[in-house]
Amino acid sequence: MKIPPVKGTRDFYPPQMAVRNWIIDGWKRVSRRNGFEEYDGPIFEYLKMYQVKSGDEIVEQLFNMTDRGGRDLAIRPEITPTLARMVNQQINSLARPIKWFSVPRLCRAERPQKGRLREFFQWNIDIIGVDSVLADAEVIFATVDFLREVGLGPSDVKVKISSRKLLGVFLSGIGVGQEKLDGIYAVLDKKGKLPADTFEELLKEQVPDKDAAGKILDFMRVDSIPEVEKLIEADSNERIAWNEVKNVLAYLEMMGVGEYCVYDPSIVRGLAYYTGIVFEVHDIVGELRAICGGGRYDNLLKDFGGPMVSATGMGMGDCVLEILLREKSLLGDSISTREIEYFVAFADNVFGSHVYRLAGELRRRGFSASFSYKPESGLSKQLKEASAQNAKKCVIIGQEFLEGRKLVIKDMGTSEQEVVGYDDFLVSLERGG
RNA sequence: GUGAAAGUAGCUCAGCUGGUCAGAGCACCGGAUUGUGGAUCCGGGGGUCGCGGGUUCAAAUCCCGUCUUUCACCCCA
Repeated sequence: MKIPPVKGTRDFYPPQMAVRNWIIDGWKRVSRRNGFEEYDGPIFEYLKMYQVKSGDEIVEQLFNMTDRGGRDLAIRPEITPTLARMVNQQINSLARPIKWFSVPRLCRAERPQKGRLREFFQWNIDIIGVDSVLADAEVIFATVDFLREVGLGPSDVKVKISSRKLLGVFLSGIGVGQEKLDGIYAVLDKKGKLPADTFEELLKEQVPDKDAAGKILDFMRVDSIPEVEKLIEADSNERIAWNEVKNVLAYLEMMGVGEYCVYDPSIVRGLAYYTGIVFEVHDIVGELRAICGGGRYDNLLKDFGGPMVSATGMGMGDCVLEILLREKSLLGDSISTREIEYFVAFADNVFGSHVYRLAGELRRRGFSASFSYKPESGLSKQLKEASAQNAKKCVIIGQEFLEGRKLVIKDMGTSEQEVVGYDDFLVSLERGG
């Protein structure tokens, strides 16, 4: 019986695994150099954990199960609730700021489509316990730090920054009731994703008042900083929220990634829990869904039964990122799946025992080494195997060994070879080369 | 969850108005090559044509169902 892979999952054969590791290694390296510590949690949690923040529709997109004790569990679709739970549990003993990162494997029972599978990896970074927008800037910087490192420049991707707080006080200011905010956020979030007239109709459903709807459209349209400046009154709540946006942009400019970043009022983010700065990274062409998104969520720890501690963070999935990297030819096919430093070959199989002995010596010293499993192979075949295994050098044991205990070291890149004494070779290894 | 398109060898695909239609290239394995790899040439293995049912004398080919993939919608943590 042939059993196919499950819908929306991926098999990682060595070449794909190399790509996955390349991406994840980059995420981890950048996290660490930005001062984040790694954490992880269980891959399943109580189902309830994911019902706190969101409604039952979310639960439909969860893989859930009941264990033999009758507990309702779910495979994690995101790691932020786990983070909140873990931080809450030790909130009094954790040194602030808490800067944590994780690369969890997540599952969502959605219908797969471009850039979206049912099992994926997501880089998460969060800073907890810092009210200042410096933390938001740090999160965005680390995000850009990674994108820059993998070769995505300001002409490839844009960080679009906005503020849920600014939008909130603006909407309140024009008379929108608090209870309508979430509905409006959901519509505004679609601004860039829908044709202009469709969007305006949706907006009218939420905001029947033509005057107010017009003001909202104006607000969403103005993305030039001097223009926004003119619209915002001094000493208002709007001014406070707007200054946060300006400060984030200023910090990012100082940190040297200003080129990547713009204010974009159309960034809203779908979910209700954002409370301040929000941002998304998009490809310039705009063909793909968001590469990543994040923002400030000051109420989350409290919502999960903890104290009121501010937090800001970012999540980046591997699927869209990989598509973009491929489109930009930044992945290459050259990510190697195997690193062999020395392939040990014999010119005549009477030297076989020396081959195995030397390979063992090499490995004991921490070098990667391999050899042919076919004692009847000629040297030609063995060199072919060495090439296939991507070996950097070949050590050939032949007549020279019999005559003067010497080895032939062949560089597989340049084809140059030299004859060295067996013991000298081992000594040179100790020196690291 | 809704809609559309597609599924033939490990991969990319040809064949598809039913009747040598089970094929090509690449990949893989072996040989040419008993002390020198990547190239070239030659040879080989590998597919119940996604699966199930139907129509027919005859189905990879037509019809239905199903699964999977892709794309769009819903949703986006």
